[in-house]
Amino acid sequence: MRRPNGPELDRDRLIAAAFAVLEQEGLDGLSMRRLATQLGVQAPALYWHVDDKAALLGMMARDIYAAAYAACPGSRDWRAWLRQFGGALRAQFAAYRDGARLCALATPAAGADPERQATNIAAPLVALGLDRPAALAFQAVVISYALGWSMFEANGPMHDFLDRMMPFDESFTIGLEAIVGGLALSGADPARAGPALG
Amino acid sequence: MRRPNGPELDRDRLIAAAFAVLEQEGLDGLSMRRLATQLGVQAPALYWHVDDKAALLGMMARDIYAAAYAACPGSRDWRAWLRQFGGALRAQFAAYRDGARLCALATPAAGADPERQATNIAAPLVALGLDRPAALAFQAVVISYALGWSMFEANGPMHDFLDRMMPFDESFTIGLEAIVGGLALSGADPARAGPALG
DNA sequence: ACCTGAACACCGTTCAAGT
DNA sequence: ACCTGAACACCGTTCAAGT
Repeated sequence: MRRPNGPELDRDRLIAAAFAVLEQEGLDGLSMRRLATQLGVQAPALYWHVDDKAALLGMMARDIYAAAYAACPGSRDWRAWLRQFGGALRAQFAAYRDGARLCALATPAAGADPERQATNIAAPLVALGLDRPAALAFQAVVISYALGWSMFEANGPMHDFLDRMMPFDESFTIGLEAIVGGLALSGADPARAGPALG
Repeated sequence: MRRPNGPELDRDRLIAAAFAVLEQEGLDGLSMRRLATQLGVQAPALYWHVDDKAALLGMMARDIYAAAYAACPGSRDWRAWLRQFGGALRAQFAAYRDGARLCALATPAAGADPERQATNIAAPLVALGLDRPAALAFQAVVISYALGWSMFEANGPMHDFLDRMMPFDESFTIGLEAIVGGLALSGADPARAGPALG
């Protein structure tokens, strides 16, 4: 009905609608049937554009990660970049309802090449002087931390409970600073392999 | 049939059976109906012993956390304890299928008192010289990291993908060491609030 | 090429009814 | 007190059939 010719749906319209349903209903309420209703279509129609629900969630997760990377332009040094990245991840996870849980569930894209991905991911840190293994390991650590922390932040009853025990939200920055500071001291930092510091 | 008098079910039998189903079917396969079948009972019978599925998952998660704490006897100092605890958490999350995801979903117990819980949780670190706020914040950081990292470890396709990018499993220890080392340097360590460093 | 209708094998939870 | 039977309102996914 929208246009005389051309399809009603496409991948991008699907993903956009899925984010809308996610916001309104949460991840547990994001069903293929509800998504179809939101798009004015029957549920089986979705399977023409997407392999299955897992693939859809995977594409949504990639958008969230991509936004975090996009929020991290050039930094003075790798420590600053890592701090910025950790904060951007937390912000992105919080920007979408159940964003962290969505990203934790997500599966890598079907045709994704690990070699190529590793190069892309390492790039910003390699440009700031880290070697590739350190760049990848450090990022895995920061992502794990931000994801785990954001899971608790997004778990309503748990967050309330933790917040009555301590200033939970402030603990994120304490942890992030500690991680970045600790990584700088670790043997994995190539700057410490040289003659500079003991 | 089991006994002429007395109930067929109780809370503990329920939880034990739930862990068995979790192992066989994974978290997505752990349904109230399957759990009932495993116990030789109809699904509605479970609701006599447990409020709902979320409460059941909460009790399972508490068992997992409790095992991690039990695996951390006295240590020389708070850094050693935190390292041990981080390792024990990872081990416990990995000891149960989807253990991390289960704990991330879990909600605090209905009647849980935050004040009392905070004291219990802080105790081992306070005994080693940390003040209470630091003890709670440091533990929140380590738990967040271990949980996030374990989510990736347990996500089959994601773990395979990451492992082709880097030695993913080794990154856990790198991160844990960095966190503990970084926390020791942070302003939150009361040992550094004295005359030592600026 | 793109979508619908009908169906299959599931869910969590409620509630009257049985014992 | 403790459990069953039947039901309600859902799921993801497949597949023949329509256009």
